Amino acid sequence: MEVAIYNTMSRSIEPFVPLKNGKVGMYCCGPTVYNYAHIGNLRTYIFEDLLHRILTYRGYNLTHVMNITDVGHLSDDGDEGEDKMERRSRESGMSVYDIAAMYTKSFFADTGSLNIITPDVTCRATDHIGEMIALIQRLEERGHTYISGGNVYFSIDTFPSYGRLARLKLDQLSSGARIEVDENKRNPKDFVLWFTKGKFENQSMKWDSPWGVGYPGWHLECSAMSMKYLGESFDIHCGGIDHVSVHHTNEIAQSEAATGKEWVKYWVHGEFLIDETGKMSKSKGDFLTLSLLKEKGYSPLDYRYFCLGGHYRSQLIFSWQALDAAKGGRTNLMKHIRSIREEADGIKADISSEAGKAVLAEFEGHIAVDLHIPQALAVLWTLVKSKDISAAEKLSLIETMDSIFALDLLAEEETESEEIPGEILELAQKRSEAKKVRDFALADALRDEIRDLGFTVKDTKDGVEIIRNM
RNA sequence: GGUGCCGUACCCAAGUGGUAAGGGACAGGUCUGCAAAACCUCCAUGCAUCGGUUCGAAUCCGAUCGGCACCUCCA
Repeated sequence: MEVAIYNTMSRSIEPFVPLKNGKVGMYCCGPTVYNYAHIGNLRTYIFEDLLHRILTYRGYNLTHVMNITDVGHLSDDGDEGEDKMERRSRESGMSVYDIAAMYTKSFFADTGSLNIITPDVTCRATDHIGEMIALIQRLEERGHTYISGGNVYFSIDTFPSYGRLARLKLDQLSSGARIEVDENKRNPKDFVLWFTKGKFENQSMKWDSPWGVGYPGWHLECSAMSMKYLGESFDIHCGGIDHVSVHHTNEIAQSEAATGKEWVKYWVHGEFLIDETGKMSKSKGDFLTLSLLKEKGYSPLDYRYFCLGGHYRSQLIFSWQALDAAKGGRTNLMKHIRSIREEADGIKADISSEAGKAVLAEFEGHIAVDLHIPQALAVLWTLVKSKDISAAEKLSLIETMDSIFALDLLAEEETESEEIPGEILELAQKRSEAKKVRDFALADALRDEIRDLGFTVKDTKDGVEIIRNM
């Protein structure tokens, strides 16, 4: 089963054929490290991780590159906003470098706890200013730039296929759009490659350049760094769906104008996580972080499981009820697998039965075609419940599937055995004694008392279990 | 103003021409002093609405209603 993937450029599912036999270069737009990632951001990295794992599963030699944006990402209003990093610095009193270090660290803490594989190369924009300047010079030599009002602009009129990815109809864009006309631009869709002028003072990050001291435009870093690490043409470029019409459109323009050849073969975009009010946005103020989910008693893997239940090209509706369902589902799944492991005594067997091979083939078919993870997850459930496959063989299949799902399906018990106060243990002990002499009225009264103290006592087949109420 | 996506049970969600995956919740049963757990069963003649095409439609076409997103920063 060959891999197939939906390509935003063609708006269709295409067979995946790498540029170089057996090798794949993949670039994914990374975080702007001016704040914590919200769980909507993280959904995109989960989808990219699934793609990473599928390509590796199929035997490709993958080079996965992701940028860290720590300069040049403006906050609003086209090219007139303030740099997000600088604004955060001004608000917090920390240096931009400290801000970047802090949120970069928290980003990788989040992705790590979600079992997202760290890309082979992670690169910071501020470490590649030289490459960006070189790219602007190439564009300049080929006549794609102009200087106006102190800034260097890319002229989209010099790049005839501008907007092909987003299927923009350029002649219809300007009317009625919410774009304030920038007097410096020849075309309203032109964008800045290098700033030497801004509306604000005190920009702390700035570099010397042939056009004066300044800083790069945001789109530039992805072109410069992807080409540095993956070459002037590579296979896959990922990102959130919101990047199609501006960021990726501009990346294509500046990259292909500079090299004169096709830059990226497959464009793959992930849809948004939304809630009942619409998309999650940091600019709304409050936003959901993975830390908040943990505080509320969810495992990061509950969230991963939740994301696995929806297709990456569909909006996914978040609610606490939906997350509860995912948590319950994952908990039950782990229970099933635990009993399978006990039945098999932890020993795996080769996948040799007809039923086992059929399950594997079904699973591989689903993951290979445009990341049909929800169906693959359903196959896992039927496997877990199957009566036709031995427990030992199930373990092998589960291990194989988990190389994609990455839900720690075969991990030992999550050791969150928390300290139960002695007082509670005493009451539970009294209850057990009362039960022994069949004084159920007293036993129930004690159970109520324990409940009122915030704990639940259950009689399981392995004895009494006490858990703290959530 | 322009453009795209979507509307499937109480909730999340898969399914793009062959008769509605999966999970959670709910309900019933077995078991247990009860509760819990476990296991079993049940759970949309129906896919926003109305028309059309077809032997056959959640899937294709048209209209209507509703939601989301993009054309500004955005995963």
